[in-house]
Amino acid sequence: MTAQQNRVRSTTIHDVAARARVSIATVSLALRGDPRCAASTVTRVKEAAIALHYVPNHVARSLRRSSTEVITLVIPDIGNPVYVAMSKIIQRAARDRGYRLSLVSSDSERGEELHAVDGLARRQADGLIICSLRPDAPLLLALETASASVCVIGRVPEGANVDNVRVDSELGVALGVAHFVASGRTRIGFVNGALGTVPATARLEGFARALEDHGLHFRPSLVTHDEFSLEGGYAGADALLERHPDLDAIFCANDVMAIGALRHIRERGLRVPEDIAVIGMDDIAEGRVCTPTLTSVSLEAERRGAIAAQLLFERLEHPDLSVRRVTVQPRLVIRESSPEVVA
Amino acid sequence: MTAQQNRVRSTTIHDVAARARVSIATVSLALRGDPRCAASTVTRVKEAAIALHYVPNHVARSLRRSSTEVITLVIPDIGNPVYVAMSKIIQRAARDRGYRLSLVSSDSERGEELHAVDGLARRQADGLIICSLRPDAPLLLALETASASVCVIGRVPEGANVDNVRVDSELGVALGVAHFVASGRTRIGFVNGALGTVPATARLEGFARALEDHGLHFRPSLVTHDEFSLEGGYAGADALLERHPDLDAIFCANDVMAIGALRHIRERGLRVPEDIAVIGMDDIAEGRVCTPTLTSVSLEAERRGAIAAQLLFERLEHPDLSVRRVTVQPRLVIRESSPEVVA
DNA sequence: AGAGTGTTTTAAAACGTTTTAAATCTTGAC
DNA sequence: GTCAAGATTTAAAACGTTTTAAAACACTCT
Repeated sequence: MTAQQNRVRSTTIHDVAARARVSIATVSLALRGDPRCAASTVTRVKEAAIALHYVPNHVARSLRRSSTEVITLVIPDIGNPVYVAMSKIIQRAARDRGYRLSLVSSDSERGEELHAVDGLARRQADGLIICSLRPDAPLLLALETASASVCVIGRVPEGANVDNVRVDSELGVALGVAHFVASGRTRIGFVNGALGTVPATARLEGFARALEDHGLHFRPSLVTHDEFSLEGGYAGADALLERHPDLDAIFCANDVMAIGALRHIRERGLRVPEDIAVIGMDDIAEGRVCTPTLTSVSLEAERRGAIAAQLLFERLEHPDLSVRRVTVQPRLVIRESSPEVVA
Repeated sequence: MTAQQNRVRSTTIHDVAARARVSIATVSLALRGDPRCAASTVTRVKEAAIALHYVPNHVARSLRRSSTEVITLVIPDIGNPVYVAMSKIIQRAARDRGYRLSLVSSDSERGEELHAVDGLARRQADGLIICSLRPDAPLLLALETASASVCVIGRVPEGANVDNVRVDSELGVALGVAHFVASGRTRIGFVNGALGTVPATARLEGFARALEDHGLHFRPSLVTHDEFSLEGGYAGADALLERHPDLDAIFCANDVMAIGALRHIRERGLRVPEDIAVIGMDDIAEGRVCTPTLTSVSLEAERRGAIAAQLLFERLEHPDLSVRRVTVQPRLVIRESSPEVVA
């Protein structure tokens, strides 16, 4: 059994040209169906190309055209279904426009994010969509001065010079809290994500304000911070219930954490929603099938992804567009873990 | 607020050369730390490069070197945690060797898989690792005649001319069935994955043989086929229990399906493991935290990924290696859904 | 001063395309 | 026959690197 045959110089446009007895320019035109090419030559060239198994070298084409037809998507965590859903939408949008998607899971490693941005300067991609939990100054600077089109999913500071699609997550938290209150829950805790991330900050802000708005007293002890993960949610619920065993509702900063929290609550021997109501954020598919099914604030991940793709491709075509900012509204999806109030 | 400044010709090695008053050859050598370059020139060149924000054009480099330092990984479904885990390992292996990983989720679309293989001919990647549920003749042919290094994760026909890492999944099923039998279960059903996929075929084979080996009678009605997904597992368990309400054990073709099955069983008002024991395959992280925790046959996804990466990089360095085939052994991980036998 | 020996630098040729502007070929009309 | 006008084809430049072989330089030793 012999090996795959590598190292053989692959057939180029020159080989095709020689076989079809035309110049390489003609081959190039013919293969791309340029109308100036005579029909007879087109078929002759195509036959030659097929006979020789010719495949255009995309690297050479990229160099010449200075466009790779690749866009990069950076997400925080490929283990979180919400980002997977977002990726799929964006991948489809890219493919529909003839672009390939290069997917990077940064796992919150700063280096990965910056490296992806550098990829633009290196001309490895024509554009970048990035969803970062910590878009801090260095990253933002890199994005603003990037040498190609960029779109950020998630909040960036006012005045930041990049296209941006965000969601009003304070409002999202408020929707959840309002629902708790409407169903008679007043002892509400918050299992938040990692301290220092932009989403966690916004959600905390929203939580505190929502409590006050309903005449409830906000105290820091009502909040725990941990990773945006199953384990983080589990640990957060644990810590929260240690401090406040009398809680009757827990809001979680995302669904993955909420599922972790559900699990912890059950292990404590408490029932959801009878003893404690739970609401998550993101409205991931898993929330529709876990037990109990999860009430959640949809942050419209798919829609944000689609919009980001739209913005990016618009800028790819018109690099001189002024900076755009789109805000999406969250939406409460009621399921078993915090059911509709029975009148 | 003005737009990002695209379209400006980016600075090239020529600009750096001009500023440092050397030739472009010297710049190239200096920046890559070639020892023939005088130390003084190196610093001069580097200063110039920094001053001009020079970043080498990776496309041009790839063209000249005819190597992109990218490898492609094709997985069947990015929504399945087992492939995410596999990807992460491979991504790390790639990065450690200075390669970038381009991840493609084929979602079992034939076109995506073939397109990824074509990417090799187009010189978009230096190598390919592919994990396919249906490696049929056209795909295999494409892989065998690919113009660059390839490694397949999952079974390929005997004599296939590609590097291959596989797992003995028949044995895996046998481990599960043996464990059921040892804990006194004899009415065993099988929630299998999509008919016609290679894994489903192998697992069915393993299931039938394992039953016979324990003197149990195999009947086709003991098996359901559905997508390798949560919903598939849910529907499969439903169909199975409709047909055989007296089952006391269900083997599932993967963990995601098993979690779907758990959910269905609970909704039926049956208890796991008291009424029905459940075993899955893959040993995904979720299985450690669902309720009850999931007994599972690990198919060593991470190890297979690591080995595949190893094989691929070896072939990248030595294209003339003969074809290699590695088989990994499965391993039973016992948890609550089918507990250890109490003696 | 010239030869010999390292050490640095560089000109030029790739790499495989696309694209532009010019060259060549057809036609039909005169 | 010649010309103009289209229709087709092509030579050559460009894209931004790396690499090779040769050139240039700086020494030390006769």
